[in-house]
Amino acid sequence: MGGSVMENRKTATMKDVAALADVSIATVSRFLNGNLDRMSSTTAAKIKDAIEKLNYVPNSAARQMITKASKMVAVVVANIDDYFSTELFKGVSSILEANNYTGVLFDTDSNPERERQLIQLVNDHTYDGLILQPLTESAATIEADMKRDIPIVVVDRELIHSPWTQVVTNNYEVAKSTTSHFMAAGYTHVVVLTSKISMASTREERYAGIKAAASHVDVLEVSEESYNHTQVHQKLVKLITETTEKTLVFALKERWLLEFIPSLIVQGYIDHDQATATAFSDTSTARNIEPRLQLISQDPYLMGASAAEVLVDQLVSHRRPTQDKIIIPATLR
Amino acid sequence: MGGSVMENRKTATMKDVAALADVSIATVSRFLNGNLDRMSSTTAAKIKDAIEKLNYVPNSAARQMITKASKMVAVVVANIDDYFSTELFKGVSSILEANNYTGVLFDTDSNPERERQLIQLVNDHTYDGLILQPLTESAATIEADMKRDIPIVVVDRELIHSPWTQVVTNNYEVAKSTTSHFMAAGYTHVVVLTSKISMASTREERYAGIKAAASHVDVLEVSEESYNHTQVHQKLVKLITETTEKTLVFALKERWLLEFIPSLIVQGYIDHDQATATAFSDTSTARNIEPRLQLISQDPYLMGASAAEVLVDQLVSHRRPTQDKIIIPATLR
DNA sequence: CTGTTAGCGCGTTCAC
DNA sequence: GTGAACGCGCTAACAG
Repeated sequence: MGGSVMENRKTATMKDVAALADVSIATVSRFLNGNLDRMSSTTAAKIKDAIEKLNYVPNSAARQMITKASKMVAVVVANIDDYFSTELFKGVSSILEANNYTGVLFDTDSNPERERQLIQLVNDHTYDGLILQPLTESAATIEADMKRDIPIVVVDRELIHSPWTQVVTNNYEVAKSTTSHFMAAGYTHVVVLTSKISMASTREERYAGIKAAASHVDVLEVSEESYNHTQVHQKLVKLITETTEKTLVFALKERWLLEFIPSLIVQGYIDHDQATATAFSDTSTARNIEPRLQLISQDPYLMGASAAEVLVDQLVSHRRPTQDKIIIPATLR
Repeated sequence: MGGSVMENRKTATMKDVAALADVSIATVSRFLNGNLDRMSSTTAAKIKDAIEKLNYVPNSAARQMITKASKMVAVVVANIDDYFSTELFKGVSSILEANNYTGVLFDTDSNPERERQLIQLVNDHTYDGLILQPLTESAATIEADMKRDIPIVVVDRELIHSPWTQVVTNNYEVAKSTTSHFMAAGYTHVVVLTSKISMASTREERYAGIKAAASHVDVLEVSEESYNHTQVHQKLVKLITETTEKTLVFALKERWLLEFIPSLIVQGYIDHDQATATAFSDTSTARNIEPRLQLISQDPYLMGASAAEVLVDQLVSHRRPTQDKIIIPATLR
């Protein structure tokens, strides 16, 4: 029983199928491509039989060479450990599936060098399109590596001079309005908790939004890879307690909220009176931990789905990229 | 400026490069494959020039058709939203990269039907190998769809009658020893917090391990997709308080710990005296939230790396799959 | 050191 | 309804 699969030494080709079914290779091809109407049902049955008997599986490389299409779309994200990236991919996939494409996920791991490699890889293989959550800020770098001319949609982070459609969050506006909201509640001192701001356009925008609304802003930058938890914790405590103003700790990314805020809550520093916290947050984890927190929710799934819709449209219509910017708003709730 | 990439109407082929460089197509092929030693540096330079001028990019489909290899390995995981799956992928990638392969990530989204589709997709395309975190329990189902004969390594969940190498955690043992550990501390009542146990072999093993050590076990099954947070919360409270025994809440998956334990801590139900909690936990998030928790840490990265090593070994040696079972132990700490 | 040639497996005109 | 034959872009002998 087990292992019957392995019986065929060489993988069968269309020729083998044709021979066994006693038809021509062209007929087999027609069968495979669903042109059943131009075929007697007898031959169709014979072919079907032969395919099963031989365990025949079409060679996609050969097909791609002819059709110049793979029905696969590369999705290159910044970090698959981020819920944002994975949820984005799920959104992408849902639309892609519905249109008979398959999403293939690649992870740049927040490494610009790796991003280059992956873009080259995508360039070198027959992917029909690319959805990219970029690390780079400049479209030029990407254009230099993507010599092949396939449709591209950029998500989440904005690119300078992008010739492609972009799908982004209203980072600046929502950061600003959120800050205003807390200002109105008396939180005049804002501590921004973030990875290196200059590393991503989203962070820059969020920071700019906060600064536009707040009067007193401190920044605490935490290294993505390595940080001293205790040290960051102490700095936060200091920033909260050394002023008489009411303090809002504003995490630019959910991860930092999850890492540092719970202990501050347990220890009573975040009491929702003298100090409170908010964050850009993609999952419901933070809310479950402390339901009283008001957080900014993005919609990565919708962003992915939107990006995929744009891409699919270009794929089927062969239209040139529109340089639209699609904004999926985030909301405080 | 922008768009210089788009200037070439049809993508150039090797023939074009050969013509422009005034050499034969074979020489270009040699150049591309790094056989520079068998070539005058003059011609090499000419070819290099031509390639750049023409923006030539080799057609991987054509190459795959000849070499029957893509240097790509498909990694099919159960759920990219789980840190376990993504970290596994990172471990896989690290080894793959080092051996000049690229990992390509696919997400079954915990959907068996989708798993089938993806396995067929992998089967239909030229992936050199497959690393699978399976949903299915039986190897036969997979064998039926994977007609092509490429090396496969199974990770995390065990398969019945697997003809492939498996890389797994010592779920039973560590669940048992952990339970014993807490029993010794007086926690004689164990509440198991889990998704449907029968859905995954890992969960079954963990549950069996707990039962083997505990005297009084209650099970609280939570639906992956939809659950009433308040209701689960209340059930937990009831289970903890309705007995005089000391209670250990044992989450079979980090997510459930994150979802329900923090509020129990805040409300004082989990006081590390009358009641405490533990979990299989892959990230450090839970530890940061409550450092006093003792949790079971798996090592998904190492599991991925191990799986990839086995796969690469089979890839380069063309050895048949060994039916080994590789165990990466988890530890309580 | 370099060119010629024969396929790889399949889709697609054409004919019949 | 069905088949023969060409070509997709490339690699791998084999010549020279």
